[in-house]
Amino acid sequence: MPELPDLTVFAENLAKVVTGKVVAAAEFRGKRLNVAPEELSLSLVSRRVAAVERAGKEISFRMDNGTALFVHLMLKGGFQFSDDEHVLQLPSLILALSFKDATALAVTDPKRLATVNLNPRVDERVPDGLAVTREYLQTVFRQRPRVPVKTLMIDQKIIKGIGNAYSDEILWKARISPRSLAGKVPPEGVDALVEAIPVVLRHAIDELKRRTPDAISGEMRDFLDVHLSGRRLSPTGHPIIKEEINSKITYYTDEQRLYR
Amino acid sequence: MPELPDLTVFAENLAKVVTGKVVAAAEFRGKRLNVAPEELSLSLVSRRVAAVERAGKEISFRMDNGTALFVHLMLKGGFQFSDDEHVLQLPSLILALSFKDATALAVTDPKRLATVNLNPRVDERVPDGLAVTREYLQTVFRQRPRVPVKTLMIDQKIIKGIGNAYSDEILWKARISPRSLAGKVPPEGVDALVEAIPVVLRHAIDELKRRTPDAISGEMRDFLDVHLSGRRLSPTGHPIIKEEINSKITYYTDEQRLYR
DNA sequence: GGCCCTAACAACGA
DNA sequence: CTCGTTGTTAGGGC
Repeated sequence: MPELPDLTVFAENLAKVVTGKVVAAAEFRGKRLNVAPEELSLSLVSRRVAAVERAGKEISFRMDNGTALFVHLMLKGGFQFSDDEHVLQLPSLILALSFKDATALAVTDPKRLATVNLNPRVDERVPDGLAVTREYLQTVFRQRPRVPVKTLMIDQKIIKGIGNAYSDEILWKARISPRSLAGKVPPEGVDALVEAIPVVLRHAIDELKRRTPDAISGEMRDFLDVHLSGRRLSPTGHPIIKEEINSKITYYTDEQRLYR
Repeated sequence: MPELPDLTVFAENLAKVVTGKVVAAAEFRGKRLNVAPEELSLSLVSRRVAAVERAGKEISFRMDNGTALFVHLMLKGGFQFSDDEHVLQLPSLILALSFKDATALAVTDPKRLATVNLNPRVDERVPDGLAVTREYLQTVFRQRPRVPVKTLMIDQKIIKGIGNAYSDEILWKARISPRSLAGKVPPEGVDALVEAIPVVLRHAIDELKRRTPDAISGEMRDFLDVHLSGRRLSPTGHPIIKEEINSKITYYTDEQRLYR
């Protein structure tokens, strides 16, 4: 499923295409919507798209009247461009936004788990993956000392945007074992993590922009260092261990220090 | 610890002795009181005891001004009659109520966990063990389908007054396994339970009145069918199984149908 | 074995 | 291999 880097690229590419367009119709065909379908139409139709941005693992479409439409793609969802004649025929359609210029944007999801939220409340205290500070991480680790670091990294109520794959990459880059307990990670470990987070994420964003410059769906993970089912050795030649941690498939190596 | 039948007898016996008496002093020596000790005195002194009743697993003393004093004996607490000269010397004293006629009533608890509440808010929607209807039980079972029946039976937010011992007795009488999941119990099982509840509880009350006619503390459990550490066989000759369910020691037999 | 609160964890449904 | 909900378990305190 898409994480922060993928979604950052999606948001930029969506912004290029739909910013400035005026919504002609909004059709919801999914299961998870936080308002009545009529309210969705009422709030969006005739509104101009002011901005498209990533918000954690969601994409937000900000309209010129302040309304914000949040889309969470969950595991398998994606965006597709279309036109107002064909968009409603798309398989696995979750949401269809038609524009006044006869183009359309669809959210599709074969698992039908993608969610749409109109003006959801957002907890501003939760930092984005690209905005995590040392002080914040120290505080979190002090408050939940017995939780594995990996669990905290992918908790969307702690940090927005980091998921299973990129948490493994970050932990490998910081040379910290995913099973380390937050309370046992020393200051230098926290430093390593805080440094690794933006390095890993920005590198991934750069790679994705280079390899899939127009992507608004799908995943590209070839360039990851350890979280890859095919790979046997880390870039530095250590065997990659594959284990379940909190029912998440986790890849790591013995290069990563275990603090317990 | 005392449950509905024990406490019913305690309440009746307390009522016989203290109803009509006027409080001369109230001294709290416990740990758990929901108001300031001064407020307790202020509310009770010079008030006449209008009624003593069981309320779930608590005993309530209703005063002539509407004030209600609730006492929860927890695991080991009990009442003791005394007089105003000696009541404050009682070991493990939690609460001493002296009356104008120089008699006194004490709450004692060697574990010091007994609690006293002045005018607590009572949720009237939660039925007493002696007032459970089929409709209510069906609703509860539908709302919490994945919870073991025993867990619901002893949940004081679901039914007031039934604890670990009598839930085992009721489930044996209804021939339903304590591990049955609420959502899987068919209508005839619910019927059996609703019938068993008052039968078991009233029978226990009768036995207690016969065996310990003046009791205001302590427990007498000889007459139970299965929840007895000494007993090996149920009254119908089946071996009694002793297991922990949700960290409660539970006694049952293979006569009891498991719905899962 | 009582109740309350919290945290951590597993299972399930959507 | 998501998220939210529900239930279970363990711990500390009273």
